[in-house]
Amino acid sequence: MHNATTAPSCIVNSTHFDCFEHLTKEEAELLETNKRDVKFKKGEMIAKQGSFASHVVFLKEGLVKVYLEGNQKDLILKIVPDNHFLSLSSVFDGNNTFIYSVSTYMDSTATLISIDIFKQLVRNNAKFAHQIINVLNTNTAQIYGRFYCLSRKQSHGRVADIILCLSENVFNTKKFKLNISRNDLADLTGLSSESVNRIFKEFKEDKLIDIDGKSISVLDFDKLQEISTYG
Amino acid sequence: MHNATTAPSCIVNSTHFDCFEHLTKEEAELLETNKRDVKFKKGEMIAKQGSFASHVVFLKEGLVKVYLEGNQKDLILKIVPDNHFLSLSSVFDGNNTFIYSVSTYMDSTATLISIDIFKQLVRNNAKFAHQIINVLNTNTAQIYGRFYCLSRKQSHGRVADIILCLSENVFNTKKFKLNISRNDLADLTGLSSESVNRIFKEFKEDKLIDIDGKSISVLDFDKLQEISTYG
DNA sequence: TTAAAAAACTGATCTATATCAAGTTTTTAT
DNA sequence: ATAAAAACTTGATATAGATCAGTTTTTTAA
Repeated sequence: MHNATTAPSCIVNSTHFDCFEHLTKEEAELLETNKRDVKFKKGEMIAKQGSFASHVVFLKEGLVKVYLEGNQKDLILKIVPDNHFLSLSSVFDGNNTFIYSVSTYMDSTATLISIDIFKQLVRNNAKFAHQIINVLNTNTAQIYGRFYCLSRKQSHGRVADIILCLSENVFNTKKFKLNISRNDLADLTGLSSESVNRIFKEFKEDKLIDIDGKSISVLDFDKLQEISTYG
Repeated sequence: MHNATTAPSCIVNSTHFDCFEHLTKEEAELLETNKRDVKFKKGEMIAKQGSFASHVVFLKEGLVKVYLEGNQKDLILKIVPDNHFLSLSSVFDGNNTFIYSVSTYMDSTATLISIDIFKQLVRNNAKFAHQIINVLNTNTAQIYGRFYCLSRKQSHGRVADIILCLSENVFNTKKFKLNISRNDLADLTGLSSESVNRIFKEFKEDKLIDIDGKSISVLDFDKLQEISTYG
C-alpha cells in the first residue's frame, strides 16, 4: 500500500514532470525570450525568504536546499536536484514573496523565468497548468512525509530515513560518497550533529552500514527500513 | 514583512478562493450533475489515508481535521472549516490514493465530485486550474508554517500559536468557547494533554488568558505573540 | 437524581536528546 | 611542509516534555 508515513520520508522529490512539452510553439518561444540562466557558487543564496519574487526559479544544474528561516533554528524542507522547480509555491503566494529560502550545496545554474510570463502560460494553457498542479502535489506529498518524520519519529528512525533516501533517491546505489558535512546531516534530520554521529556509530557497530572516510555503504537495507518505520 | 515563520503558524487555512465562478455554463452543469452531497456525523471519517480516491471532496458544512496516520502518533496537518477543499493533493497523486485521512469534529456535509470530471475541468479550463493552483499554494504556505511550529518551537510557543490561531482565524474574537477537548488540543499542538494543561494554567496565572469553564479569553495579545515568536 | 464514566488536573518520575567540554582527526591555507 | 582552522568524535551533564499514577471535576446516562 502506498503510504506516505510508512515509507521512509525523503528529502528529495524524485518524480519529474516534463511541464514544458505541453507548450505551443509560440508559448515556448515566449518562454525562451523571457528566461535567463544564472550561475550560483556553492553556498550562495538563490532565493531569500520574505523577499519579492519576480521570477520563477527552475534548477538547471546543481543541488540546493530549500528551507524556512525563523527565530529558532532553520528547517530544511527539502533538497532539490537538477531539473526541478524551486519556487512554484512562492510565485502564487498573494504577496509574490518567497515563502522559503534557497541556497546551494554546490555550484549550480538556475533558470529564472519572468513571473508574469509564467502566470500567463498557466492562465492560458490548461495542460501546462495541469502539469504544474502535478508538480505541486508530488511536492506536497513529499513534504508531508518529511513533516511526519521530523515531528513523530525519533532519532534512529530519522537517521535511517536519511540514509535510505540518500541511497535510494539521491545516489541510486548502496555505496555512496557523502559530500555533505555531519552538520548538514544534522540539519537534515533536525538533530544535533553529536546525536547524528552517535547513531552513525551505532549503525556501524550493528553492521547496518559501513563507513569508510566519506563513503557510506548500506549493508542491511531491511533492518534500516524497519528502524525507519518503527523508530 | 510577510514571513510564515514569525507569524503564528495556524492550523486553519482562512484564505478562500471562489474557484467555481470561473467555470462556463456547460462546465457548471457538468459539475452539477456529477456531484453529490453526503452527510457525516461527528467523529466519522470522510477519507482514509491510503484508500482509493474516486472523488474530490469539498467541505460544504462543518469542521474537520486532516491528518497523517503512521506507526507513531497521528499528525494533524490542519483543520478545515466549511467551504474549503479537503482532498486536492490526493487526487493528483499518481496512485489516486488519499495521502491523508480526514475526520469530522462535528456533524458535517461534504460534496463529492467525480475525480474524472474534476480533472477534465482542470485540463480544459486554465482559469479554473489557476484558481486550483492558488488554493494548493495557500495550503502549502500554511502547512509550512505549521511544520516549522511543530518541529522548531517548544511547548509554550506552540500553545500560544494555537490560542492565537483559534482567536484570530477560527472564531474571530478575543473570547471564544472551546468545544474541543484538551486531548484534541494536545493533538493539535503535538504535546501531551498534561503539558497543554500545565501551560494553560501558567498562561492563566500570568494573566495572558482567562479560562472560565470552556470559555477562553485572550487578555494579553502582544505577550502571546511574543511567546509564539520566540518560544 | 445519582451512579458511572470520561475528562481534567496535579505532582513525581523517567527518558530522549540537546548542550557542554574536552579531545582527535581532517582539511585548508600559507 | 607545517601551522591554523575546521570538522569530527566521545563522554558527562542538563533539560524539556513524556509518561505514570493518582485525585478531582465534569459529563453522561440510567
